[in-house]
Amino acid sequence: MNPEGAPPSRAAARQEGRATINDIAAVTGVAASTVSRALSRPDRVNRVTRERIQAAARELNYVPNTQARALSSGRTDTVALLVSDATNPFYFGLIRGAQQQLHAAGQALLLMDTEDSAELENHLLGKMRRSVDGVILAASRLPEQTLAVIAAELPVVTINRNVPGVHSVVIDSPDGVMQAVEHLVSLGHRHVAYVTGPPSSWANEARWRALRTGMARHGLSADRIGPFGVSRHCGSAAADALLNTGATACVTFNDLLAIGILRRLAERGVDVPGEISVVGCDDIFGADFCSPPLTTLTAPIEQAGRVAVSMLLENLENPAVRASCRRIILPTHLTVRQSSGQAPRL
Amino acid sequence: MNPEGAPPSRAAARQEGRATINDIAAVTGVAASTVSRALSRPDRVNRVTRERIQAAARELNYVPNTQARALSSGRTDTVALLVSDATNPFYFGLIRGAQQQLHAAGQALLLMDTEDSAELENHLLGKMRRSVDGVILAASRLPEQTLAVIAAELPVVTINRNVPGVHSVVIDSPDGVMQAVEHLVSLGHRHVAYVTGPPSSWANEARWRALRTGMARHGLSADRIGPFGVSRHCGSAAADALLNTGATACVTFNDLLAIGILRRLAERGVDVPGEISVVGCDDIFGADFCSPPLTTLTAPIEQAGRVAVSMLLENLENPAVRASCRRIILPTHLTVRQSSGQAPRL
DNA sequence: ATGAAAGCGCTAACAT
DNA sequence: ATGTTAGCGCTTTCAT
Repeated sequence: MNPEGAPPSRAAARQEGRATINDIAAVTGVAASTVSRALSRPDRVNRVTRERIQAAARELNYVPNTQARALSSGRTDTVALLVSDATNPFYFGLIRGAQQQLHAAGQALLLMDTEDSAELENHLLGKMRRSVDGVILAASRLPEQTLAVIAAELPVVTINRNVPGVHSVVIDSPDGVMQAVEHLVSLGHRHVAYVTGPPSSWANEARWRALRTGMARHGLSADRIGPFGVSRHCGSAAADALLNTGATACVTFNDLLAIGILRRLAERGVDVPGEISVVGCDDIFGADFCSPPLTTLTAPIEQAGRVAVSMLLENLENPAVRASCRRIILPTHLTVRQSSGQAPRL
Repeated sequence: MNPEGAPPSRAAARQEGRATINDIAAVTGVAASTVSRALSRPDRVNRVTRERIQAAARELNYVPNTQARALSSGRTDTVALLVSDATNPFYFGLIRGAQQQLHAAGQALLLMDTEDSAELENHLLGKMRRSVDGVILAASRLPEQTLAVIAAELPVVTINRNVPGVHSVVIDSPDGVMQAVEHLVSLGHRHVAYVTGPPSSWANEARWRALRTGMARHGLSADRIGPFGVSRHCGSAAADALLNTGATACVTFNDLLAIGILRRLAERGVDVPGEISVVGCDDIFGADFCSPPLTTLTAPIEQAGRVAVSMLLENLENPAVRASCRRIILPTHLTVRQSSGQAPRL
């Protein structure tokens, strides 16, 4: 194997099966640069050379080293997705949608959890700005200005958040909230409360404004309770506060909260929807089989993930696109199940 | 800024704010290697030099380039987690646990979805074997031999699967199934069916064997129906098949199936647990609020994620550990809710 | 169409 | 304790 008695090459010494373009070059008798071309831009190389190279690559079980490629080309073929809490079922569909689209484009997904902290979010963003081609920010807690700075040096797409100059895909839940208002008003509800989520959430504010506006159109005002955390057990406090307002219906920041409220209400013997109607937001996993099944705003969340990825990839390929600032708005619709009904008679 | 009229350095030309160790070296008047040391092994450098360097790094807003570091050191500080379906709620806790532990160790998480396909799994593994330090395989569909080959060239920890020579953390659901058997038998059930999941799942077989063995101890035999897919809507077919067996109780491969069965049973007017008892497996999000709330085997899945990461990191740091083959078994327990009850009288 | 050569930013011997 | 010198594996001008 080594007739000259020369020391084995570094590469071979490190690991068997770790062929590099140099190995391929040696085997096929061409220059490494030709191998590189044959593999990444096959059309720039003579057909027979190319085929010889490709055959050798297969033979040697060659796998390109992404680090090396990234180092010299600047592209990493990796996109980061930042979520505020990886265990929130809301993100499941998002992750799936993003992952699918990314995989189809030959890119990898780097998933990061910001734990709902602006500091951690900022820190992570700083650390990885060199190791990814772009970032998708779901539920960013960062101030607009910071976001703008980041977007200036790295392609960014935000989800459910609009920032001047930053591409975004937002789910039109305000419109959905309007639908919910019409639904509730038509059922005779006059007193509706909004169950507030995290104050730092952009969507939270948007939903509240929509509810207030919608109610105002009917000459009615809306109550607001909270803020509450967005986990299920925060629903207990929310339910108690809700009963205190005397509202006959509520719209919640998200389904997690709504499901928690449903449970607490059941514990306290309050009939839903007989005494009070509950409308959630997002239509997460579980919204259709909780008890009673939840009336909620169905968000096309998986689609949002796919669309966000598409936008990002477009940016990467086309600098002109990057200079512009696209916004995509995805529609929601109200899905009526059994947690909403006729307002109780006084 | 550039009094000599010299062309700007390549680095500066590329991007502002993209300082390298060379920039720091220039500013502080030391060699680049010293900068490297000061930053990665502070103790190997004189205190005042180190402090000057660190100050300069902060000043220049320096962020190490992970690609370059990986290329020369061989470490990537990234761990991959492969799941068979990122939208399966079973993985949520796993992802969270892994992410937490990884973050604490300064490592990144690369999440990949194998879409339940052995081919895709193998392909992904091949593609990224250079870009990660190690891999956690949740629900691998790969044959033992392939797994062994992969484990030989890359640190691997499997979850819920035992392969000779490969580190693993498995959740002791067979023991949990035994508990379920005792529970059901003590409620008077004599005819129990197992609702089979994916044949390629190692855990699926283990659970079935446990059920059969457990029943045999009471001189009873067990039925087996399926295999069924693991999504909720596959529960419909499973429920129909179940009714056909005449069993008074079933244990399902996972909660998703169980929840689907519950729904179908309700549609067909079959009372749970009056006419039939249903026991799930995993205790996923939703198992406690479906209707009726599901009796199930509670798996410490988030802990499994953390433990898997710890094992992997140990391997990376300590080659001796890597040569050994550790197995960690995590206990489960039966959580009795309202989907199981007394067997119906004949 | 192909080759030669110069890095990308960092780490790791080896010297001093 | 610090500097020098080679690369890691790949892409990319620039020649030929």
